[in-house]
Amino acid sequence: MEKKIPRPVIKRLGLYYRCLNRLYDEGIEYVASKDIAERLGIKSSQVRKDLSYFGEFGKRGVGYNTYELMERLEDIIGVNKYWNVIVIGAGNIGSAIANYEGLRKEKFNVIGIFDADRSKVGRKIGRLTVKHFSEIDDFFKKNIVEIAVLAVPENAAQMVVDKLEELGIKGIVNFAPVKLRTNIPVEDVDITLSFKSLSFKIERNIE
Amino acid sequence: MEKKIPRPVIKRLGLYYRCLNRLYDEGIEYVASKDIAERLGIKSSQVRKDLSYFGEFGKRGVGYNTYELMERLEDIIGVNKYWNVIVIGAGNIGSAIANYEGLRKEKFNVIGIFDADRSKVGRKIGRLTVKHFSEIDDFFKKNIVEIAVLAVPENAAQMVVDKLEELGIKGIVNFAPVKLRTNIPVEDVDITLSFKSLSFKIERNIE
DNA sequence: TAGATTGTTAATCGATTAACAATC
DNA sequence: TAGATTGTTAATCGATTAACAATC
Repeated sequence: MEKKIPRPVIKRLGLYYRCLNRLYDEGIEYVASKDIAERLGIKSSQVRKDLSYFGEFGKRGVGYNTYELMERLEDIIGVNKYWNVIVIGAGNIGSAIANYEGLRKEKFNVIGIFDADRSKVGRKIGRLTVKHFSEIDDFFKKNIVEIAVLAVPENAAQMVVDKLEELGIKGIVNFAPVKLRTNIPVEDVDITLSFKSLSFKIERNIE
Repeated sequence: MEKKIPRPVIKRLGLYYRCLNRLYDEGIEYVASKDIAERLGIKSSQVRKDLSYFGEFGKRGVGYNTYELMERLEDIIGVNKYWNVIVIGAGNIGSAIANYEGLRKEKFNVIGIFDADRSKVGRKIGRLTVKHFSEIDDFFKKNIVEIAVLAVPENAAQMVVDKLEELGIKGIVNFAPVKLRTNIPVEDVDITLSFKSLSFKIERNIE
């Protein structure tokens, strides 16, 4: 195993990738760490340090070849492949995610959406039809599913995770406000927490 | 100005608050930092340290009074008040946020939703009707608006922010994948970034 | 070559954790 | 009192940044 990548670096890789995409679209052939940093509001030495965890991609005196670095980042992050995603929970958040073009653009394909509420089953969400959660075993037999989005009520979350783990899911994006007990990678997204952080900042006059 | 509160502490305050709510619902009168920490998957000394930035809320040998600490956290975070929120952008994400009960429960009231696309104007989103963005000046005259949710396309984001700042907004929750140039507090939420972090973890077998 | 920018080291800064005296 | 748990200090750990030799 190579040396450990710090968490914040992982978070920034996606930012770099997006930035490189932009630069490429703008027709910029070579870019310096200073320019990337400026666009992202960070330090150039941080950009260079972060990239150095994965190799030497730049030319001294010149900078980074936009296209090349973009491709390297694709390999590193794993966005050079398509990911099959299912959404569990066809409420507000689940539906929005299933419909979200931004995800598709980044090669995360939502191929199924499930709910435990029979009254939601059969409903159309974009090109998808809501299936009952009990159909999930069957779905896994017929499809390759790598990532699951958890958009179910808090009290159902752990049970769903146990099931997904058993079915061999590779990772979970969790919108339920609970700490999940599982061994597979989880990314927690908590929207109300963002609002609370914001209200805290407003009250304290931060930034 | 009192001593600076580290960012990670701010993030955790919301977690503590939610945890205290649960404990209170469960009828637990006193709770030790150890118990809170366990539920959140962190260290008890971190809980105590974090709280110590704001005062001394516990009794040695006993722990924290659940209800009392909950109330203190309410004051600190600022969730003891109601916040008026508007949503800019009535696409997938904007609509989901406007409809989201989780926010209302936490006293963030969405009181308006706007879009620049005339074909969306008039559409019903929950109890709200989509207004055209040009009506926003008028809206600010008639309502107290504290927080704006930015759910517009990337290229429109900065222009909207400039307008909101001019109108005196106090904070922004930003779903657009851009670094906003502004002096008011911003919380960035980037859903595709969470997916990218996850795919990175999956590829690298992390966690 | 002269100028620019990398990759990396070392210094700094900041956050977490262990440990423990204070005290309920 | 004996046991438990706080609040806080000091040690550790980890991340950011400045600085600079290497080199395009």
